[in-house]
This record gives sequence, structure tokens and C-alpha cells, in this order.
Amino acid sequence: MPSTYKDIQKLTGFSLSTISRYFNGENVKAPTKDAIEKAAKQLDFKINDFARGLRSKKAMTVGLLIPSLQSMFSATIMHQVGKLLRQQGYGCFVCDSNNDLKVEKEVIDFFIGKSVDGIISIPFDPDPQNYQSAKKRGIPTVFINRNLESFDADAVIIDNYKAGKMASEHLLTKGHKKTAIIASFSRFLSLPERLNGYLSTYPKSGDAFSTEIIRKNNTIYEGNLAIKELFASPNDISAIFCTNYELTLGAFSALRELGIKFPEDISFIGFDKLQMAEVIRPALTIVEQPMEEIAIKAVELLLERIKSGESAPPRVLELNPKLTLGNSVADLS
Amino acid sequence: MPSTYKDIQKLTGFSLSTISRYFNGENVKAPTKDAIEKAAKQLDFKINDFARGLRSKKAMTVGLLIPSLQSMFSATIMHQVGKLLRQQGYGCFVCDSNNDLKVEKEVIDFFIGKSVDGIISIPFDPDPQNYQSAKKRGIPTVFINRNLESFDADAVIIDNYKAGKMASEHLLTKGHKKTAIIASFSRFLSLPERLNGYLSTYPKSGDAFSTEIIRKNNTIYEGNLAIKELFASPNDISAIFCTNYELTLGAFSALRELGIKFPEDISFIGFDKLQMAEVIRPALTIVEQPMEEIAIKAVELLLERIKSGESAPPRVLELNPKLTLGNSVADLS
DNA sequence: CTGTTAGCGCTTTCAT
DNA sequence: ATGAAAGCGCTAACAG
Repeated sequence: MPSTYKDIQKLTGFSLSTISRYFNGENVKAPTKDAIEKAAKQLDFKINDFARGLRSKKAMTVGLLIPSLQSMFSATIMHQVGKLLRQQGYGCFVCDSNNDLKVEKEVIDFFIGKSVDGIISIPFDPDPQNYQSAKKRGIPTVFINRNLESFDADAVIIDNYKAGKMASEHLLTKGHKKTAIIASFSRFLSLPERLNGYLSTYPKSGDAFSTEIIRKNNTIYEGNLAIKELFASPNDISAIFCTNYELTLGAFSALRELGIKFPEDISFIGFDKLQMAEVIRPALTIVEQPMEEIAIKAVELLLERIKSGESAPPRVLELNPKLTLGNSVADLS
Repeated sequence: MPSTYKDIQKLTGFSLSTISRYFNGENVKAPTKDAIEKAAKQLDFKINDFARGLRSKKAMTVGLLIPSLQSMFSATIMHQVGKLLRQQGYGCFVCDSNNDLKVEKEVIDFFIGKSVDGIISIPFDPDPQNYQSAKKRGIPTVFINRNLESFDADAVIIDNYKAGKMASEHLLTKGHKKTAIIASFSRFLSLPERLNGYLSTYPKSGDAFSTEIIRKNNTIYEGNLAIKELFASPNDISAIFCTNYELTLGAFSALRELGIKFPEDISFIGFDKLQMAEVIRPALTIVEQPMEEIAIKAVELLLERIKSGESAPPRVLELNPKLTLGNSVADLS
């Protein structure tokens, strides 16, 4: 039988409202505070979120929507976000849309039905429509990796142009002239932006140039095929850059299967850290997203928004990717 | 402003208790039912889980604890469990312990604090202690992949002995005599059981035998090292079996790195489907756990337990692994 | 099968 | 800075 304010009242003599105030961080005299704290500890008191939610509409719960649980990026974000929220006393409903527009909408409605205090979403759907109904009910959303236009909301994104440029500048420094970039059409802007960043160093023609290999989807399968097609006929490319995790994994796997060695046969820059990164020899040079920081900022933005209400204008935080050096790029300079 | 029973009452004239009964699946006359349904639809009524939870102690929320978000197994279980619970109106708090005993305890306490109706856990800690306090408060737990001894709780496990035996019998059928098995010490019984199942076909010595490669941990790193050490000196082994996902991934990666081809140079049976399975050529032969079924059964057991109370004796469901044929095993027969 | 009534544990005016 | 009292929306006796 869990203890309640009444039990604390019996032990301390203070009224329910004073006790309530203490637990809501309002001003209470020092001795009062000490007495309540002592009683709470003694009783192993844990506030009843249902009663609190019923009265104050604060659920102490957040919904996290991710497109797929298979991706490293999502997994890392989920781990961090869940941990940070838990430390602040917030429960975290996690749902994945499985890259399905309809499910994404269902999940958002589900979160609304569960009266979450806020939503963190790595959206799959470029249409902010689904989030409109959350907004109407005063439930704030923070987007990760996507700044939905025409929808005022907080967001944490990375500078994808810079991510592409980092890879290309590194390759140029190492003396590579003829390179290839593997990207894909994408419902998201991030991949085209990475492509553009890369092309700013390696235009399609000229002294130092790149071959664009644009696939239909950003999947392991397409990354794999890209390499196989590239090496089906002779080429004089000295380096390859992949623009996301799945393409990197697929491409890497194809290189291994074909027995193409890096950096001897080809130089290679991947995107994000593969799960098996620690055992890959030589280590891959990669462009990495600061996943932990993304998660931290997203949680910060959301909790501030929850506490402050809808007032402040939306904030879009753009974080920097970083280049992690391995030994998969040959020095031709 | 969300609607309440009172609004439905105004539209239908029925009492709050009748309306409550309808929403709790109790018997109500057909016309009553229709009237309430119509009013509910019209009002876009959504039951208030806080009020319900406050009165009835039903939170419509379940806690899912997994050891790590990096594992495919956990990811698949999470996806399925989350989906099934959502379809039944249950929210699902997901937390990972990051393979840390202390965090596992924290998470369980957190779930208890959040008054979840039940817990599904892929436990890391072999000590059921942490779950005792949940039990005391009437919160049932369903374990996945582990039947904690001396702790009465429902569980869904697979027949790990059979999993090992499947691999070995397949290899024997294909004419393999000298094989190796990569396993690890483990806080869980599952890996030793897989080992024993395998050894029932290939004892340590005799006409058909196996070399045991027992690593300290069941990690990608150790799987990788196992292969590298095995091939550091000449051997006459014709087939290798790995006993879990991480060991398989590490071993596979090492084979690729060393340029050892299957099934020509060595035959290989993995455990569970790798994320990049679709692009691996030739396809790997693997022993697979029926992840979807495990998730379905776990949710079934938990919801039944939640609805029926603590009464019934615990049920342990043992599911069968299956052998998925690829082309990574040579036919020597 | 349906209605009446009394709270669940907390927050929130309104006082003091 | 603290107290008294009302009530959030629902469920669970109890009564009929």
C-alpha cells in the first residue's frame, strides 16, 4: 500500500497544500522542507502520477517516435533520450512507425490519447499535418533531423552540407581527384544536402571531380548494389563516400565480398559508426553525427517547452558533424 | 477541452455507472450500447487514463526492459511488443539497462514508481531480487529468454539445446566430421545449452568431433578474435557454428577480412539473422529464434496475467528455434 | 441491467 | 508561508 500526502501530514502536521507545494518546487521554509523530506524518505513516498495528472494535466510522460528500430541512429537516440527522461522522472513511450506514413499518424494520435506532455519525433512523413492535432492540444513536439517547414516547432538537426563537405575536403587533402559519392533520392533533405556539400569540392567535372551514384532508396541493399555495379566494369576512381548508415553498411559489405581492400584498392569514407566498427581493420574513416548531443539537446528543448508553455518562438539547433579518422583513406598527396 | 462521461450522459441520459460499464466491457443492453457509442463518436470521447488509473489502479501501461538497444533481438522484440500493446490500448515504456546490473534495478524501480500494470523483461541480472518488489505490489512480470529459477513468473523461452542440436545435425548430414563451435561463458544458461545441444552430435573426441572455442564474452569482438586465432595456425576444421548474434557478426566479419570464403574454404552456421543478411552472398545458413512469436506470446501472457490477477500458476512457454537454409554449408556427403 | 453515491490522491483557488 | 475546502474524471460498492 503506497503512502500518500495524508501519511506525510500525519507525521509532520503540515497541511496537504504545503506538502503539495514542496513537491512542486514552490517556496517552503527550510524546517518545513526538512520535515517533509524526512517523512517522505521514511514512508518511501512516491507521488501518484495519476492523481497529479488528473488534477494538473501533467502526465510526466513523453512519447518518442522513431522511423525504425533497426537503425543505429534511432537506437542510440532512444537509449539517450530514455535515460535522460528517466533521470528527470519522465516516462518514455517508444513507438516506431516502421517507415510507414499511416503508422506514424496512428502513433501520434496514440500519444495524444495517452496525454503525453510532449513528443520527440524523428519524422518520416514530411507533412506536418499529423503533428497539428498535438499542437492544438498544447502538446509540444521537438523534431530530430528534420525541420518541418511551415510548422513552428523546436528541432535539433545537423549541418548536412558541412557533413558532405568534410568528407570531400579530407579526400582532396589526401590527394584524391577522381571520386564517387553514393547517395539516394530521399524524402528528407539531409541526403541531398550531404551530396551538395560534397559536390562543392568535387564538381561533376573538372580536375578533381566526382561520379554521382544516386540510388532509389537509402538502404543496405542499394548501397551494396551501388558498389557491385561500380566495379562491374573497370574504373579509375580512387575514393568513395557514402552518405548514410545503411548505404555505408551495404557498400562496406560489397567491398568485403568482392575482396576489394581499403585503402590499397580504394579509399572509403562511411557515414555514422557501424555496429561492428570496433572489429573492422583497418578502421573506417567516417563522418559522424553527434548522436548523444542531439539526444541531450532534444530532451532539453522539450522539457523547457513543457515547463514554459507554448510561448517562446521555436528554436532550431544545428549541430556539427565530425570526421573520425580511421585508416581507410590512402594518402596520395 | 476533452469530453467526459458527463458529456455522454447529457447526450444519452444514462448514468455515469452505466457508461463506465460500457467502457469496461461489461454487459449493457444493445440500444444502450448503441446510444453510448454514438455519443462517444460524436464527442470524440477518449477515456481519461489518469482518472481511471487513480480509481482502478489500471494504468494501461507496461514497462519493457531490455539489456541493450544495439541487439537485433531486442530491437525486434521491442518493435513487436510495442505494436501489440498499442493495438490493445497499452502504452509501453521502453528502457534499456545497457547490460548494467545497477541500471536494471533502477529501471524496475522506475517502472514500479510509474505504476505500470506489468513488466516484460529480457533480464540481464540472474538474480530475481529486483523483480521481487514488483511482485509484492502485484505487478506481474513476464521474462523473455530466461526462466529465473526460484522466482515464480511467466516466461517465454526457446529450446536452446535443440537450437545447438539443429546446427550440428545439419552439419553431420552434410558430411562434416571436424567442426568448431564458438560459444562463451555467459551469465545466462542459453549459450551453454546451445553448446550442449551441439556437443550431443559432435563430442569433443571421436570420429565426428568438435573443437570448443569458448570466449570470455558473447560479443562481436570476441567472435572476431575467435576466428582470427583459429586461423592463425593451420587447422583441418570444415565447419563452424556460432552460438549467438554478436559472435556470429564478429566471426563473419573476420572471415570476410581474412578472405576466407564459405562454403568453399569453410562451412558456416550463424545464429539469428544479421541486419545485412539480405546482401550477404552466398546467403548464410542460420539457426533463428522465432522473435515475432516470442513477442506475441509474451504480450499474451502478460495481458492475461494483468486481467486475471496473480492467481494462476506461472506458465513457461518453450518455443522452437528453426534452421534457415542458405548456401554457407558445403555438402561433403 | 441500471442508478446513486462516495471517494481515489492530488492541485488549486481563496483565505489568513 | 501555510491552511481549508472543492473537485479533476472515473470506478466500485450498494441498491433496486
